Amino acid sequence: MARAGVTVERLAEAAAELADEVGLEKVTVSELARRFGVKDASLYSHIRNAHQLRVRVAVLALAELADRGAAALAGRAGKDALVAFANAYRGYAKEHPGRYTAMQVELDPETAKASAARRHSDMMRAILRGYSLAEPDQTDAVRLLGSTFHGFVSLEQAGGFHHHPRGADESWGRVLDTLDVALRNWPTHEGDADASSTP
Amino acid sequence: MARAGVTVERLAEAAAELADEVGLEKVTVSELARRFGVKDASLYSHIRNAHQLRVRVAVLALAELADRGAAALAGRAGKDALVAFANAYRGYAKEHPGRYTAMQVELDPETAKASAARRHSDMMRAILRGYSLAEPDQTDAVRLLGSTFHGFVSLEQAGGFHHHPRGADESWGRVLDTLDVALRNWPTHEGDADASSTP
DNA sequence: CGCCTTTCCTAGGACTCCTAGGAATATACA
DNA sequence: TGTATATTCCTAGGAGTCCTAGGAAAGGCG
Repeated sequence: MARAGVTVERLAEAAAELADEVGLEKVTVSELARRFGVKDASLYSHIRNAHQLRVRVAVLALAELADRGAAALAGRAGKDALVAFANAYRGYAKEHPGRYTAMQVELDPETAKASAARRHSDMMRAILRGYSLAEPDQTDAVRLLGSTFHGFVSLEQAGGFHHHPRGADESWGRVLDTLDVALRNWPTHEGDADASSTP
Repeated sequence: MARAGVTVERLAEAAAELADEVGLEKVTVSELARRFGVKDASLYSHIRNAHQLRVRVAVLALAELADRGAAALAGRAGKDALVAFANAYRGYAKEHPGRYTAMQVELDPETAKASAARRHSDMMRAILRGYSLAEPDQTDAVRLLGSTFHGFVSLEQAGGFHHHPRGADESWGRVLDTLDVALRNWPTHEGDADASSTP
């Protein structure tokens, strides 16, 4: 009998596909072994435990999404870049819900440093070049972008927008418009720094 | 031998405390039974299954957080209301990480309708009265607020802000400033509607 | 006091995670 | 080519969780 040809890479890839199909919490060592035609105990020469399996999915997803983000960003600047990147982010989450969920697991510091997490914040900083923000505002803006993207996608995935006629796509477009305006009118120092409104 | 006095309410409360202590994924029927001094099989006269246990924690948390939000909102308007509500939200998540995580599980439509989820969006709409937005902009703005709050808290909880000197509190304050400015300068119609920047 | 409902029990099956130790297969090197 | 070594995969089994079935004790009610 030939060997099944299990490698860590193929394992992570299969786990990611499984996660997209049935949800991350159903990504189990046993089920994965079943898909490779192998006994579950055999997988423990490749992975430490079930948790590490999910971590590998997270790392895989971070890298994939970073690639998509980079492709979306290429040749764009300003609001164009912002929208393209945001759509890449949301599109990936729609296409790969399990991988996206996996991205939310907390990585230990070493794994986090070896992951593509840094590329993500670097790309957001690249977007912000179109808005000329100095530190520490740049860091704050990166966190605003990350929070808004992740928050929207997360709520959408949890079905939070289903119970209302207004479509999620329209809201998403409006949120991006608003982010663009907010970044251009970034509050300069303490409190308010703008005109209009509040009679 | 007297009975243990298990009720659905005490069960949900204990599950919520357990979730805050050890994380939602470790909230198990067996562990809960152990804490009540009862065999695990005994709990199935009170709950349908393990998943429903987590759903009950979610419903409990939604109600608690709605109460806090309402208290924070009382007597405030405009940016004051925005900041107070946002801080209530973030504070609850910090205080009750397990409950907060539970809030993210997807509820079936009936449960969702019976939950305090509606109160949450109502309160956000109340905040927006200080910014005079008509539909559908109001719905979009509610989604922006929800996304930003949840996204920030979620990333913070996942340790996403630890690897940078800039404190999360400062960024949070800045994010709220920015939201306030964004709501006051809400982009009126198609695309841009503002001055400044983009040379 | 006897009846009925609810709560809790024992028993057990199915599944997952993971370890230990051994067998089979591929690879490297003489 | 043949043999040593490393890796992959196996069987066996323990521990833990989820959940069902059916029965026994505890409390409430006529």
